[in-house]
Amino acid sequence: MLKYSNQTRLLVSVDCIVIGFDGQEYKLLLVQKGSIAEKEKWSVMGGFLQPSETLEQAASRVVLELTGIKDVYLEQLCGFSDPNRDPIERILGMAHVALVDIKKYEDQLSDEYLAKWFPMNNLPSLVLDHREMVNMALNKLRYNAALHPILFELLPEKFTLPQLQILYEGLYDIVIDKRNFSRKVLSTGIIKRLSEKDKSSSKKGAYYYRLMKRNYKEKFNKVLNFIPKNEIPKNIPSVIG
Amino acid sequence: MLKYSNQTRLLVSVDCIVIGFDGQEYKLLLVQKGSIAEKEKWSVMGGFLQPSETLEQAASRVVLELTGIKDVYLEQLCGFSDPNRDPIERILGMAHVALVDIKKYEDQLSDEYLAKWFPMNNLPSLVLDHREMVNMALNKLRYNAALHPILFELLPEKFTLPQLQILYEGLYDIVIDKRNFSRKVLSTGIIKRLSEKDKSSSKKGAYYYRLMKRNYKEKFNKVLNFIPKNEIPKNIPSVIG
DNA sequence: ACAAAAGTGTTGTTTCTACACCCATGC
DNA sequence: GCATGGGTGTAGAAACAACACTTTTGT
Repeated sequence: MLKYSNQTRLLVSVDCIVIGFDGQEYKLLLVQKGSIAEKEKWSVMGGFLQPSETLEQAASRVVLELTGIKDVYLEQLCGFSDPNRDPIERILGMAHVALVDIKKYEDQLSDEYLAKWFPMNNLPSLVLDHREMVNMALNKLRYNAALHPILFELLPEKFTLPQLQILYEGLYDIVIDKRNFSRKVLSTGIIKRLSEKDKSSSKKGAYYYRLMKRNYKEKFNKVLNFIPKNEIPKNIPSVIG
Repeated sequence: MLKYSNQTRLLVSVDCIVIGFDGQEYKLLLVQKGSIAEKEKWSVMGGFLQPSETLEQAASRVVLELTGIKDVYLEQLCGFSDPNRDPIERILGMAHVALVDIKKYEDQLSDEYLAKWFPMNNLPSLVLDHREMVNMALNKLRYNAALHPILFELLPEKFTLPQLQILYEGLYDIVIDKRNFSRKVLSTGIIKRLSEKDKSSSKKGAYYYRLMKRNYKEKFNKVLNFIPKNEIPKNIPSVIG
């Protein structure tokens, strides 16, 4: 087969920043690769792009292999291309962000896989430029979540409004008025109240809601506004998606 | 030097979708590579990622080499990774979007370089998946421009409000009320009126404005709103930046 | 004098924010 | 019966969309 001559080929890795939420705080899924140079450090989940797969397929595969998690929400973040980012050999790092419902997989993970959830604001040292990837992933998540109902990807099928609000408040480290918040969220029609209540965190109990898939998809690309405007300037980071 | 063994290395190309605006319509800068298989087709400007450069450096280099254009606004778009997207050999295509002031370079281009501007809605056949790249670039531009004052990158230093409005109307194929439009734009404080007028398109003449760099940068990451809300749902494409 | 494009103000509607009380229950 | 968290409504402010006439000047 004819080839392009005199050009350098390089390794491409697919690195997945897997983000979860346990009801209280954001968590990050990390693995200990046991690389030679950085034995005690952790890294986001990654693997090399294989000859027959696309980036999307590779990202799904990496998440599946290391965690058993399937059908996860994934988006491409950015290519990390410093020629010296890996000391062994040049690797183009294609970072991806995955959002998962942490509850689904918490037990499974600790049993069968080598990955571990860390609280987002207490991360261990990360290898290479993985810390930078994580920061960028968070910034992009903050950006996207201010405009689109993307955080639902982090919640279980049934969730309560207080849970949803904690999710938003945690991401931006802000306090949101619950009356305004619930009015905004409900007015979009993307969630529906169930008759069942969650009594685990109050005596009165909070109604469970579930996503209305149809409305959710329809509204997904519209620009919503769950975050009070005055909070955004302080917190929306310098990301043009 | 130690290497990662048993892994496939591949070519990485940097493809730049260079977008301009001539005052009337959007244009795309294309080159005729004369590839063997697709002789008569055009392609967006691309080159292979070299061993010592980052993606950003490569993109700048590609634009500079093929057009002489320097200091252009560039952002990473997306990786195109279908293993068979190039018939000769697998290439990971890293697409970038560049926004340029077309006037600055129009003459220079046709004289010294092999690139040519095409009207965006009358493009020739493009090689490989370049048409898909262009579509994605436009969608992303529509998305970003609805939220950030990014289209100023396409204008010369001095521009008029009618010019700016045509820019927005053209991107979304909508009509905007000029009174509301100018009020919104001016209220951001990112542009300043000059005393000089542009008489080229009316007898009365339209005031020139220029960007206030400081305010522009400050507002760049805030979510603005130059596009009437009712127009957005029809036109904002399915892009989560 | 008239055609062609530029510039400008007001009003009603909608959307946002700020804010405080009652409800249901487990203990 | 009381402490805890959950739920709800209203009023003032701000932002938005809709809308029409006057200005300038080249011909």
